[in-house]
Amino acid sequence: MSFGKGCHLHLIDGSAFIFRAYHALPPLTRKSDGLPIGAVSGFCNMLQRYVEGNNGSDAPTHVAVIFDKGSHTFRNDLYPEYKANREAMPEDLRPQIPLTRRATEAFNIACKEVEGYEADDIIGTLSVQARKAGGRVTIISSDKDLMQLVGGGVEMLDAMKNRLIDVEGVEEKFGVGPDRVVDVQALAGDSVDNVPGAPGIGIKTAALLINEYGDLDTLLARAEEIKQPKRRQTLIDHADQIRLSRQLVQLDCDTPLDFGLDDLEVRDPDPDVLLGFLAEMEFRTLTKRIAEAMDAEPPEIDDTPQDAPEADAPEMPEIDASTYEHVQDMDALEIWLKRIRAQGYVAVDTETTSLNEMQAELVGVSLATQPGQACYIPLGHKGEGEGDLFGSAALAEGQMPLEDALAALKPVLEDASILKIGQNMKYDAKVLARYGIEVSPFDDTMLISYALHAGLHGHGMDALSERYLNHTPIPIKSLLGTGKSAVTFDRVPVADAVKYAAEDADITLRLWTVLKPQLHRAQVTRVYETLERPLVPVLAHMERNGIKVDRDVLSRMSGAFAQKMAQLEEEIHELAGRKFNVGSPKQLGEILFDEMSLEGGKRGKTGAYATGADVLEDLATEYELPARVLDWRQISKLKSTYTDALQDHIDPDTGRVHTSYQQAGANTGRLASSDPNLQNIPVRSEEGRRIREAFVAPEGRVLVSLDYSQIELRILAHVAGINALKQAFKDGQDIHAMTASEMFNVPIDEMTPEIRRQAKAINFGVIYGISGFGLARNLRIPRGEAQGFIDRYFERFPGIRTYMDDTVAFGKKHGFVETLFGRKIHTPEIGASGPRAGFAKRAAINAPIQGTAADVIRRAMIRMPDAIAGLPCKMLLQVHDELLFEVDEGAVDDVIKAARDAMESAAEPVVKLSVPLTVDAGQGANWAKAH
DNA sequence: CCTGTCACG
DNA sequence: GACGTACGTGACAGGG
Repeated sequence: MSFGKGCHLHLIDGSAFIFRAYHALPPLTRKSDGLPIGAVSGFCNMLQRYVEGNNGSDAPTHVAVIFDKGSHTFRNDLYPEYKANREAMPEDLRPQIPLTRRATEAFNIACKEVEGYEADDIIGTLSVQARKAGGRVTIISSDKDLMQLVGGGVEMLDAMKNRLIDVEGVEEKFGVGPDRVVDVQALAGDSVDNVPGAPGIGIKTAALLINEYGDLDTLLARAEEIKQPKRRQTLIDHADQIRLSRQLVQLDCDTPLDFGLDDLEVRDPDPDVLLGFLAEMEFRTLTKRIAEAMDAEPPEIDDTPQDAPEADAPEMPEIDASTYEHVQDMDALEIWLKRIRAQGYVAVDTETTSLNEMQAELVGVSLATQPGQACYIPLGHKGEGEGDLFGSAALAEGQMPLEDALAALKPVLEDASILKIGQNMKYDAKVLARYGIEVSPFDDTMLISYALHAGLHGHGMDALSERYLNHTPIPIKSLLGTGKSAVTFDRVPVADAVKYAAEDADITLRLWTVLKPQLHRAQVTRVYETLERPLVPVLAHMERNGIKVDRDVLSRMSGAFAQKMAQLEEEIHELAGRKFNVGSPKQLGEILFDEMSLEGGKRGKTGAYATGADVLEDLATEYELPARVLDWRQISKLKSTYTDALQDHIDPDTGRVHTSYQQAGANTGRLASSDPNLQNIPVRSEEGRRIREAFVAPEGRVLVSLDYSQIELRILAHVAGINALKQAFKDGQDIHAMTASEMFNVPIDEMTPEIRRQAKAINFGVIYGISGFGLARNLRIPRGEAQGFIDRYFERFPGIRTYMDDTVAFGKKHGFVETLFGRKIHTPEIGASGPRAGFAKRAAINAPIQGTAADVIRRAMIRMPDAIAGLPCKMLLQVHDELLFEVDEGAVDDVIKAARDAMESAAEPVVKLSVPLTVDAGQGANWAKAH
């Protein structure tokens, strides 16, 4: 049937369908291979419901689903920022887009797209054509941009609200008729699409003005007549911007189409094709329903999980350092940038003078676009020779000016449509940030590996290259040397640097091609996307912030400790009857167990006596010397590790200490802190806690500490489903006292500190995968007694035992355990024999609890920049369950409120915990007071 | 470089 | 019955 009078065309906005389907459904995956198919499932359901609804007298004669194609349209040429604030498409949605095209075709509905045009333009063009031919059109979309098409037989159906929008509906929404919608939009702008419009003017004002002056051109021509001075000035000042906005929102109803309306005639689907597709997607319910509706036999669905191949080992050329290019001028660099723009992704690596990002100077940048296709751009290599008096030497030959190279690289590194791939991108991003470049968006092969394989192996580049590429990278030591004679990278000859640096980028790119596709199959895309990648810029900021440390406080403490140690040493030597090195466990062991013949000397595997704190504590009840050694050790530790070492970590430029967080360091999802480690600053002993007085806020500011109260026990109560514990947390009870009361039948108000202490130890023991031996040692009670406690505990809270057994069984079956947020922690040794299995089992029991807590605080940290936006405060440190902020004095209450809220709600909406999370807050001039 | 020890959650 | 055992980290000193 040729399209004409009496015909009715339905135009479905495909992208709107896809996004609605994606957001409405949980992240479903195909059972056999883990392919994400949630959006496809929703899309098919929506199409099916649509088809089912088309049985009335008003059924369409023609129909098409219209999609966007290509991210670059004529609107981007007009205005590069058009839709520039759009968030990147979620990673697990991307592979589903082609499947929605196939779904449309399976339903035998025309599926149309045109390169370089938005779906809206095609919809506009077809609507105009259909109108001219005398037919009617229904646009199925809720996109307000399409409202300009309504009228003259064209109407919109908002499928979400099931509401028909005609001319009156448009007037209700925009205050003007469809023909003036673009004028109103041009004035009001659109924050979603980043259409600027006129600042300060919204839809209401815009409609008022258009209705008064007739249309936009008249309004702009007569802008001088507007009475309100501010509004008048806005329109005069922004006339060009408003005209540009109109071009952006105006649909192009002359899109070149290679098909006609007649091609869109409604066709019945072929049952074999449609059911075949649905079965391939493994949609059981939908396949059955549609088969019934079509009166056909539903096909068999085979969704037995396929063993995924070990790696997608794509064919790659051998790694060959002689093929790497040395880029030394702008012409050569431009060729690379063009290649990157055409491709849409690039692996990047930076070479610098230091591993410390705060001080590192950029020496060069390497790029890789394809396996084997990589280059190095040297920028700061020094020439031969020692240089002048100040140690600086002239730059080596074959380098382009640093500023020129960075100016050329910046647009690419910041381009929202080009993915930058790095290994440990936090490092490169921090270095580049110091040169004014904000790298975005990015992927990080280290974090991809971590999300995939935490617990299986390390995630450094060398380890990954060995494992996945069967290649040993050029060791950096071969260029820099070791020890005292080591040089910095700027002293490496350019020719050697090209091979090393370009290889790093090449390897990174190869790792990405191997590892990235595995995220979906392992079903950890959400972990990577929501817990790993967005944390990188947050940590980078915290590290750059640093915390102020008062050198004088530390220095005074060091002096006092030195005196005390000398005094103790003298006493110890006196007690021993001779001088020896108190700091040598070997010498101490000989003194104690050979010369003084004390009881309890046990030799370790090296043949030396054990002299750990537990051993010395036992001896200290009877003897003076071990007690003094314990005192000495405590002071010695505080001095060497903290009061001395911290001073060396004060950055000369900022006067602050900048730790470095390892995001892929701890198997459970916790962070690790190093250089210096600020996650183990003393707090348990009174003397140690005073070290925290050296961590201070500058004048006019205070430190604010917020920490989760008992987060791991709360998570245990949730995952093991222990109602008594849950209730106690809901009621805000003292959880250890309550445990003690339950276990030992002591009323809460008769609780003694000793009984409570024992219950507390058991509570913690459970989190660690309790054993009679471990608890006995911790509580210093006989093993049998400890075992009795544990038995009673399990009797009282049987859910704990079930949780432990189930978790170990899960680990044995799958080789990993999971947090509530889907993070996987691998447990390869759980099936081993001997003591190793014991270790692995306890680690498996602990990992989901510790890991879930780690995920929760990660989520809080990721949301924190938004939560505290606009408040005069900085997030400085994370200590597993604590976040430390530096805040302007006047804003403390606001910050505590905002940050506490973000932390307490951090699990939501993904996980709804059956226990509340609560956060304690403190503040003060230093960390000791704030904690 | 490895081991023992000890600081933190 | 013996084996060994609480979970997760990082830094420092001694000693080969």
